[in-house]
This record gives sequence, C-alpha cells and structure tokens, in this order.
Amino acid sequence: MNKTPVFSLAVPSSHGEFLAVYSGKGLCALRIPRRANGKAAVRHGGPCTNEIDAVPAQVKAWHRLTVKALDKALAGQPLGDLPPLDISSGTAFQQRVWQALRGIGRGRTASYGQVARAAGSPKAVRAVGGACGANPIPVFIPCHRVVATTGLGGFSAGLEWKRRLLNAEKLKAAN
DNA sequence: CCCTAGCGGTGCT
DNA sequence: AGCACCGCTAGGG
Repeated sequence: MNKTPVFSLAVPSSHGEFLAVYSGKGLCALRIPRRANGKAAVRHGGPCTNEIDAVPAQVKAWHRLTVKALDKALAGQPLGDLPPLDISSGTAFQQRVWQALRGIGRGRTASYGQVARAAGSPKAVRAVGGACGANPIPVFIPCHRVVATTGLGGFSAGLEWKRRLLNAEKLKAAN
C-alpha cells in the first residue's frame, strides 16, 4: 500500500478555517468550513495529520499561494497565482465541467445549461449540477458562479457560502 | 404561480 | 444489468 503522499494543511481565513489537501501534483481538495459565519466550525473530516516540518518545500510553496489566493477570493479580488490544481480524481465528464467552470469570469455567472454547452454535453444539464456538487476545489474552481435560470440553485457547502462568494465579487466587479 | 416530463451522469445493488 | 437519486429546464396549466 505504497500510495502517493497527501498533505492536509489548515488555511486560516476571515471566515473560518479551510482545509487544503495536496497530492504530488498540486492542490487536490479545498474544504470549506461548516458554518458560513466562521464562528465555531472547523470540524473537517480529517485532522491535519502531517507534522509541519515533514511537509516538502514544494507543498509549502503551493500552500502559500493557496492561503493568499483564498484571502483574495473572500475579498472578491483577483486570485493571483494559484498552485496547480489536481483534478485527476474526477471522471472525464466532471473534469470537463470543472475546466469549463474556470472560464466563468470573476463577478459573472452562468446557468447550468450554459456550462453544459461549454463542456460539450448540451443536454447534460442536471448532470452538471452533480459535477458542480462534486467539485473538489470550490472557490478556486468557481462552482458558486453557476446559477439556475430560476434563481440561485444549490451549493453543497451551503447557500450562505454561495451568496457570500457571489456577493463579495459582485461588489468588487461593480467598481 | 405550481406542476410535469424529460434529461444525462453517478453510485449504488 | 437495473435503478434511484439530483446544485436542472422548458413548457403547460
């Protein structure tokens, strides 16, 4: 059972503690804290099992980018440099969707149908919802920018978060 | 406004 | 293989 090492590191933020998970290829997951208000929170599934000094330099460098970018994101500002995003855990369809999500600019939104088209499966509208829900790197892969034609649509980490993220970047985009 | 049917991918038996 | 989910949507009362 010799598997690739994975490192989980906490990401402090103004709205609670996120958890970043790194594979050998880059950031492979970003967990949003339970509570939108960031008050209590921080019971993410697994503890940060890695001793800080056991973390390779490259992961540390990636983590610095993550911390900074998350801070920007919560402020609705451009993210700047990101670590490489390792989305290899997804199915082919999911990866296509996640890739398409990255094309939605900050402060903009797209419908599930638009994303389905962009991902090359125009009728897989509902499935896009599923792929968004399975997005392992929310915020950086902006699934929060996908909204239903009738309203907000859903968000696995809680609609408060979706609103907050959209709101933050909308205010900035309105400059 | 509230149905309803149709849709495609995913994860379970 | 089958089946029941769904972060959906367009169309029709």
